[in-house]
Amino acid sequence: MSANRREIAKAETRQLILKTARTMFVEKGVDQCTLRGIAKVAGVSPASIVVHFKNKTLLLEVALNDEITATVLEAINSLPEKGNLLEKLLHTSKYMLKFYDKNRALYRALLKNTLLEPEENNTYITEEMDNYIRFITCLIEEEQKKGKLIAGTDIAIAASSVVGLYFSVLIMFFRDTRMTPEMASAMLEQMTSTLLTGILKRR
Amino acid sequence: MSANRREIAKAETRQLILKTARTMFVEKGVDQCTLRGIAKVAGVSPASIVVHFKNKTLLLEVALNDEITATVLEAINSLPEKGNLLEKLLHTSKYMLKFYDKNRALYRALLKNTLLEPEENNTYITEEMDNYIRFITCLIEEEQKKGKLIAGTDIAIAASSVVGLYFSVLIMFFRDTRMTPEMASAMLEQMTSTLLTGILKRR
DNA sequence: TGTACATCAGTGAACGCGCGTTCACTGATGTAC
DNA sequence: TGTACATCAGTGAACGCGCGTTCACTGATGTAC
Repeated sequence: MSANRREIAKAETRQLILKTARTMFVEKGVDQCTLRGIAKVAGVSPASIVVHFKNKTLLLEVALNDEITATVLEAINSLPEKGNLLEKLLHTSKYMLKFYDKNRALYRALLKNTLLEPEENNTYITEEMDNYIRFITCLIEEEQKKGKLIAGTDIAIAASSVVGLYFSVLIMFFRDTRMTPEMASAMLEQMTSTLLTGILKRR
Repeated sequence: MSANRREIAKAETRQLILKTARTMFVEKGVDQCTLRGIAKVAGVSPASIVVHFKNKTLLLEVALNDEITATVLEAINSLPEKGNLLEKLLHTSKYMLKFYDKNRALYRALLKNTLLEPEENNTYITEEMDNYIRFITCLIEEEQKKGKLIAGTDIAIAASSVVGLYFSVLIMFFRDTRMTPEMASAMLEQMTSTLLTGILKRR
């Protein structure tokens, strides 16, 4: 009803801005893009971008978030049914490292601008981290049901640790240009493996 | 010889700027400080700050680095002789968390500005991380000499993992205002403990 | 030892740029009666 | 159904601010002869 012409047009403008921003961020790099430049290419007033997204960082976050979420889903859906816990835990991380490698500067900029943003502007990252922790928790729980874990293992802590290691490797990966996604994956695998040895029961 | 009057005066100016910057960053917060404002208070030309430190981020880094390094040393020197590996590993981390808690906004800003800085402007953080990893490596090696580690343990990987967990908790700590240093320490302790169980030999 | 010159830390003012904000506005869409 | 009014997405221009850069300069310190 009331969500007609006006709101449709509004949503279209929003999508137009997002699409343009995405393209420009990818092609020119975040620093080389200005709100006014994006507005010009999108054929929109600079003030309109501010109305829709408040500022450049939020525009960046919204513009990239969709693809990242989609890629995470892709990764999760391609999880191999068989394979041990370590392989499963690493599957998504490796997938994402390869994905980020396509445009490291871009995703490093995104992380730089959002990771330590003051106050509760953290919605997207927080959500993604929480989702990831939940996913890892499920994987570990399955293993527990098979009776493979040491008694008394705190699954929440274990999951946080796995994700923590992933994040620290991700940051190393972005900080060191010479580090390939393969190197990062290999390192993460060793670290996660070390962590696991403390979770799995021995016979 | 040639390092006389001129160079002494230069060093004095540098220290004057640093001292002023430190005070102002601590009192007003990084965002509320401008290079021109700092210059004015220090009784120095804004251009002079740029000559000495290139830009605001580098000034911030240099201004805070001394105290951080000193605090890390303090932490290391107060390491208890006795105590198990876990306690030793956590000692410095807990010490630093308490230290950062004195002015969370300030150190969050420092980390935000330096952690994912593009290219090799990373000198300070890189150095500190490397030092920390070396220190942790030593602690683990001692344990190995006592024959307490599982055979074949990769000490470098273990040390990186310990530091990685610390970093991920540090980031959580800075991201979530409600998280006290005690909560962060407790969480880190559980995570590190989980990691260790995979390192220590069982009887 | 003295003079003439070179070096260089620091000055201060100006510039260009991008961000975020404001404000009066336009014109299409929606609503009340 | 039609008219008169309200709403509101988007406009475009202007503003203030801080950053980093530039440039001609000053004046003290150092150096060569």
